[in-house]
Amino acid sequence: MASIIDLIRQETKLAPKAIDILQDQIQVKQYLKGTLLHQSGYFPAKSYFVQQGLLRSFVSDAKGKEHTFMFAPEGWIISDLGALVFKQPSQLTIEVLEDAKVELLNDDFFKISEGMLSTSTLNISKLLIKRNMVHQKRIIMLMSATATERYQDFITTYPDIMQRVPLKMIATYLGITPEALSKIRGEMAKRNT
Amino acid sequence: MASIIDLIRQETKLAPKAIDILQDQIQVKQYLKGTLLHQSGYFPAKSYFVQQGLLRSFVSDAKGKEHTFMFAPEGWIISDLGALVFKQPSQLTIEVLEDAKVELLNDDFFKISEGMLSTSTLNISKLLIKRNMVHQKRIIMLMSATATERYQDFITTYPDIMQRVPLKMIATYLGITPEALSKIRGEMAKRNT
DNA sequence: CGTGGAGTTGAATACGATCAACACCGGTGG
DNA sequence: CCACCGGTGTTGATCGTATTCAACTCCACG
Repeated sequence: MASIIDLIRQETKLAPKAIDILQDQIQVKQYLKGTLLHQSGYFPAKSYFVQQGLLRSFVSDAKGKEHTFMFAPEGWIISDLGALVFKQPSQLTIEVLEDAKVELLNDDFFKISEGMLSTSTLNISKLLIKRNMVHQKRIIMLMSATATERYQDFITTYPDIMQRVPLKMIATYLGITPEALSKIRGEMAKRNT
Repeated sequence: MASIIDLIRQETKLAPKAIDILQDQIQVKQYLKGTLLHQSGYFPAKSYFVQQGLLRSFVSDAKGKEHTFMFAPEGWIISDLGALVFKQPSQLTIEVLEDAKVELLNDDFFKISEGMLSTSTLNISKLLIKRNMVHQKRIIMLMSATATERYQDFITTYPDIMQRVPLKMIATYLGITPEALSKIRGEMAKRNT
């Protein structure tokens, strides 16, 4: 999964020529840890497909606390897609957590790929629907599960990310404070002694 | 917005003939309040476009508590789309809250409409992206806002639904208990005296 | 009339937030 | 090489918010 082109190739049966056209839309850039690719409040210009490294998107609330919306390791697309497509200022800020190589996808990329994929039974919608499923699960978890349960689910669902991001960021993804997560971990360690 | 066809017509420039083909895929049915159109754990067969009435989708947790995932008044589509498209048992149960007239859309409907809409710059993806935006906001609210703030947001965002569903269901949408919502309302009433 | 669901209210409890202190590195510079 | 530092994570005490459980009112509906 070195490029989003691979993702599209894998899900569809595009002619090589069509693929070339998409290929031309893609711009690859490298960023250092700590870089903000996009800031909340501005109109987003791109989506980002992660070739290497790790990114996250987050919001800052009125009290200055950050809440992680998603993590994006290799092979993931990260953006405020709604804001991009509907020309709105985005809520999300996108930050590089590990030095990264990303493909920049502009609005046109999606329009073009949608047109092309018409002959295929699979297309960009499937990616959107998958993301929908993730959101659905997350909403349900936030409403119905305790912090401990959400943490346990995170561990099993994203074991790789566990290894790569500081716990305090995972806490902001789970919707709790770093201190609360620490105590949950303490409790869990006790139980398994 | 009497039919999903209107929605498609509004967002696209399909030929009348193409529209007829879609039209044929649609089946209209009426259901009484209390009917379960789909039950959690089963493979969903349809999505539902609401012509009249009001539906909701929800999950039941281990303790038997219900958590409302979404409300769907006139003009909305409700389903566990991910489960439908990816042939998985769904998490959601879909319930009729007000006697309803709905259009049944099967999996093929989406495939066909995707193919057709290729010539248009707008298509089913936009609907998905809009839904994505709603989810994004909801996740952020659940993580960062207090129950009171979420309730106030609900009132302003969905004033119509406020009038139509019992408070206890709104509570399960907000991720709190009916008692907690009642107390929040009590507090708010006091403040505005 | 009753009966049951919806909504409110209160008391006790549980869970996570907040605030503060401290241990534990992994640099960086003297 | 070591002292110092900032960031990360842990732990404890206290506070606040929502849950739980229970009682009670108010209607709509039989």
